[in-house]
Amino acid sequence: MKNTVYKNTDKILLAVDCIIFGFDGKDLKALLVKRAIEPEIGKWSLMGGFVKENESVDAAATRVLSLQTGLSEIYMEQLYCFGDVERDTAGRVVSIVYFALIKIDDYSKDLMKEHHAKWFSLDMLPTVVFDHRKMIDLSILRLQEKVVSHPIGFELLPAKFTLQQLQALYEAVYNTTFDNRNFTKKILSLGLLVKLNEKDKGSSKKGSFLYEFNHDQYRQLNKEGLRFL
Amino acid sequence: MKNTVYKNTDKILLAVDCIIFGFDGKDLKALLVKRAIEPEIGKWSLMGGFVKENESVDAAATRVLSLQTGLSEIYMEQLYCFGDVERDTAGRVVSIVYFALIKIDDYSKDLMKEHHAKWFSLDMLPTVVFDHRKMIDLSILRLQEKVVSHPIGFELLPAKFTLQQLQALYEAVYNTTFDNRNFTKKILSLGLLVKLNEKDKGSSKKGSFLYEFNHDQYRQLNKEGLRFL
DNA sequence: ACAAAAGTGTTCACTGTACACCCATGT
DNA sequence: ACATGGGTGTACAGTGAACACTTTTGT
Repeated sequence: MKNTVYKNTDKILLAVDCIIFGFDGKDLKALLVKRAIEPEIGKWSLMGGFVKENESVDAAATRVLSLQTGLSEIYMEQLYCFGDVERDTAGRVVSIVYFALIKIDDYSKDLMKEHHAKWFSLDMLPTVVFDHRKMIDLSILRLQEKVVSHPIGFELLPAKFTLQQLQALYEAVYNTTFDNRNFTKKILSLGLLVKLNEKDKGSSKKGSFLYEFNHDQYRQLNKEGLRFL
Repeated sequence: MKNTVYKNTDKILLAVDCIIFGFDGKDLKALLVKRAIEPEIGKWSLMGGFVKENESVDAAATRVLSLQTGLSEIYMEQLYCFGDVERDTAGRVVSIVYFALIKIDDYSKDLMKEHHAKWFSLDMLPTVVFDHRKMIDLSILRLQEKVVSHPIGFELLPAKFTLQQLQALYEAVYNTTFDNRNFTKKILSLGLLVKLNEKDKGSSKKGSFLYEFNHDQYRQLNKEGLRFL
């Protein structure tokens, strides 16, 4: 263990909490778990864990996410540090909140049972422990800002998707509706989508064309930002 | 001291570092101090301090800021948590970075000497300790994003200011130039400015009118966001 | 009278938005 | 044949961007 020269300073418990968003084709959802430790055991909660002495905060978030979801390579971003003295009723714990986006089908039913996890629509969230509600509210705001300026919405969709699915996602994020002609025009003009020679026949007799991303353009727009809306 | 039920978990030193921006009428500047403790004592650094067990992280940032500047009621915002294991060469310290905006004339020369502080133009920053350079770079980005969507630029100007000063500030933030007719038109259309019956004769024979904010409109736009640029 | 900065309008291109009908297919 | 969702084009208004001359006043 590395020694420190800083004396007479307080050490504090540091946690990470992760909010995971998914999209089921209709609603935006957040993945919550039943808290496994006291206090407030059994109540709905974001998934979290403590940061270890020899572990970066980012690594702690990655660890918690992969432990709970079984997934690596998750899109993840630091959201905010919640540092009120009384935020955790059982002790002084400062929490760094991360938000993550996953394709909802990637999350296995087995893990769901194992961790007592459940997807909740954002407008039907249960009561959650501590200040987790504030964390969720902030992350929804951040998701909206982010979607305007970066094509991260795609992190939530399967590799092949229809324009209808994409539009439904944007409508769910903004909780509004868009004119489908304008939406199509706008999104295609970004040069981000590649039209495939395949149709998804799941939702209509005619079937609708599937698209995938132009990954180069995706990275480009993610780096330099875009303006949708 | 509140007891904790969390056992076998590592406690970590938590610091806050503050980056303070100011504007001298021409350049955007950051306030740096000579680090007062080992290691790296005497090197340029953001001003910082440790979070105490019974103090919220926000309160720690406020404490550091008022201690160093003598000012209360500073515009301040949490920026990011830097949590790499090796970021501080002398021990494991996780740092929460805040950025603050002050009117450069509010910062007294006396405190400047007392803390060995100095304003640096953003394009002439000295080498700073640890990962403080990353903190500064990130905060500049955040400042730019913020200025587009909120009228925070005004935090940096004196109570009465000319359109020329305001434009110079925006030009400094974006490191570009604007057409003065378009700038004036846009900024006046926001209903944010109140034209005074006073002129500032400091910079020309003709003198230019002073403005102040419409504080109600200011609060309104700060809450709901705006789009400049 | 002249130098130096302040102040002010118009035109044009583009982008966002509103709006409705035909197409393809399975039953 | 018909019902269902998929796919497409045009017209208008509002906004952003380019552009130059007149005004004021101290010296």
